[in-house]
Amino acid sequence: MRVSRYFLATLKEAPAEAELVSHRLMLRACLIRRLGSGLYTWMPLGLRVLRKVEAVIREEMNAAGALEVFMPAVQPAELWQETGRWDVFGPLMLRMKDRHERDFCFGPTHEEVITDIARREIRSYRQLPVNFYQIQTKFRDEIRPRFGVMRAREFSMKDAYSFDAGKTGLAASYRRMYDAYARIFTRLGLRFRAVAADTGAIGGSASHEFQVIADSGEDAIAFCPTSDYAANVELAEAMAPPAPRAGPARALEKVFTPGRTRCEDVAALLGVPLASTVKAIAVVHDDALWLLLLRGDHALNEVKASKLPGLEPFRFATETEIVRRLACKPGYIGPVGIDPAIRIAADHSVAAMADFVCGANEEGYHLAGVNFGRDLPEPHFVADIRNVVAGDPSPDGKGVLEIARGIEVGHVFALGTKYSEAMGARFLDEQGQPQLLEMGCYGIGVTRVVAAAIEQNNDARGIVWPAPMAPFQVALVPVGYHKSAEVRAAADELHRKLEEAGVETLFDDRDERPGVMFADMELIGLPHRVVVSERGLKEGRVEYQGRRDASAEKLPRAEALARILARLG
RNA sequence: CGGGGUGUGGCGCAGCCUGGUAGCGCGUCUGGUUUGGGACCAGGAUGUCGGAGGUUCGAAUCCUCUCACCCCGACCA
Repeated sequence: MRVSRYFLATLKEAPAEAELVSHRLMLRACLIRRLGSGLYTWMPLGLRVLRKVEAVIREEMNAAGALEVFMPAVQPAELWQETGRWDVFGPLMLRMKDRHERDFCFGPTHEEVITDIARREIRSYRQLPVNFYQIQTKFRDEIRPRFGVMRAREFSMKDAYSFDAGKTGLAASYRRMYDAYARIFTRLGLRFRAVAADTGAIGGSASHEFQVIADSGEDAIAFCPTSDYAANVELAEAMAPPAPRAGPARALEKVFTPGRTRCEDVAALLGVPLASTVKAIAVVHDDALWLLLLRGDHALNEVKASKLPGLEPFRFATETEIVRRLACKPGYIGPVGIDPAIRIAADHSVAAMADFVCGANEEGYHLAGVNFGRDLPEPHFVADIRNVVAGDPSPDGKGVLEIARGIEVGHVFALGTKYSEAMGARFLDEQGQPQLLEMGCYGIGVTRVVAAAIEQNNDARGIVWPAPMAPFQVALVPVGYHKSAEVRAAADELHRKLEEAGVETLFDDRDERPGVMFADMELIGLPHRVVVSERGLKEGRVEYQGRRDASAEKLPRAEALARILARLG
């Protein structure tokens, strides 16, 4: 492909809207252009990358025995009402009406549609197992779209749905997809980790996320370097302290802590470790106020807290509610001497503390030397309600946890019969008896994979594509193409040979200075660059340089093609 | 939705406080000089200053409303 006939509209400066490296580079390299919040056009160069990712996904899905289908993006409300998700999805779902005033949505996912297919088409166990997948545009009206295509509202997703005759079959289908995902992300050249995950709104029993490791990732993942334990921090279990609580050693004391509303400030003022302070988080369920107690150096895990008996769903109390129930402003609230009707749930780590510091329920004061059983009753609930932190023991008992950031590019769920039951999707087993289909669902954020790959593979000059994703494999850059007949002839010939050999080549035939061409080819991240110049031709050579290489290598002109092909592998 | 911020040629920005009829860099077009790391010179084109209303002799600038976008928190591939 000649650049003169392509569309390269690279930018020296990234639009101010973009903050994340991948977003900036995608805009600068003209991979995408924004239409509206969370809506992006894939430009020619970007689309080539997207198609590369899709191709790898298709190959591996097909190899795993999945069958490609293509479902409508627009779906009737009736299906969603059957599973109850018409209400569950809330404003995340883009709804619309047709000319007959019938309700539809732009599909945020396709469990309902595929389950409808399954209940109509699957009659017998002889048709099982079966796995249908598609690569489709989804729309989710995200609360806050951001980071370009990383969290867009409209995005491309590969979604697959497996149907099995029983739990054993489901486990096998799940495993097959898990393995296929590992192969897909490995082939794409990504550094990733599969982690145990919460099942969230999709529902089901088992679930793993595939996280691309990147500091800019929105997810925190906990993993144990000395074992294979890995889980989303949302799910990772914080082990209860092994040692029993010590007895009280200090007297209860009220201390003056003006303006110190954060545990860090209180600990600093009193000269005590942050881990000896306790914070109380006021939450509300059905108008009932709860206090959740956490160590000062720990953070609340809302997923875990919502599993406390009788607390789901909960929301954070407003300042007004806090003042009304505790007669004190936030920042100084605590569990001592409060209305016994207020439920108290303590994290395991708090329940094991003695002589701790907490709010006094009086503005400007905290209490020190606080002890359960003496100064306040034992908490109503003791549970794991905090996020694990680096250094916590691994739940598998084989080491200590570390925390890393990740970008979720894939998610596999063992759904079980949640949808087949809601929608009556049954098959006849060997005895001719109707049984519910066992389902699994498996997603890959195709557009997000592109952004994640850039996030992980870039340098000061631009994108550094893993070869399987690169829009072109070779950048052919002639120096002096428009004034040297020799350069022109040699470059044209090499271009022709590369294309004949099936190598995707971007041939920079523009009348630009070399610096401009080098900069553009590096920005768009092509893995291999070949330079043809008068200088080189005099020595009978052309130059080769890999995108990650520090310097160029001279290849004898006669061997150039073969040597380049060897580089491509 | 709550909190913070920004809207001025394609991109990045200045001008706004203290009203006087729009400017800089990059890009782009034309001509010339250059040609191994985002060249130089000369000339040109591109703006209803996000929109609506108001104040004023006069509004990018002041006031009101509104829209869009970005960043920080709850959602998820």
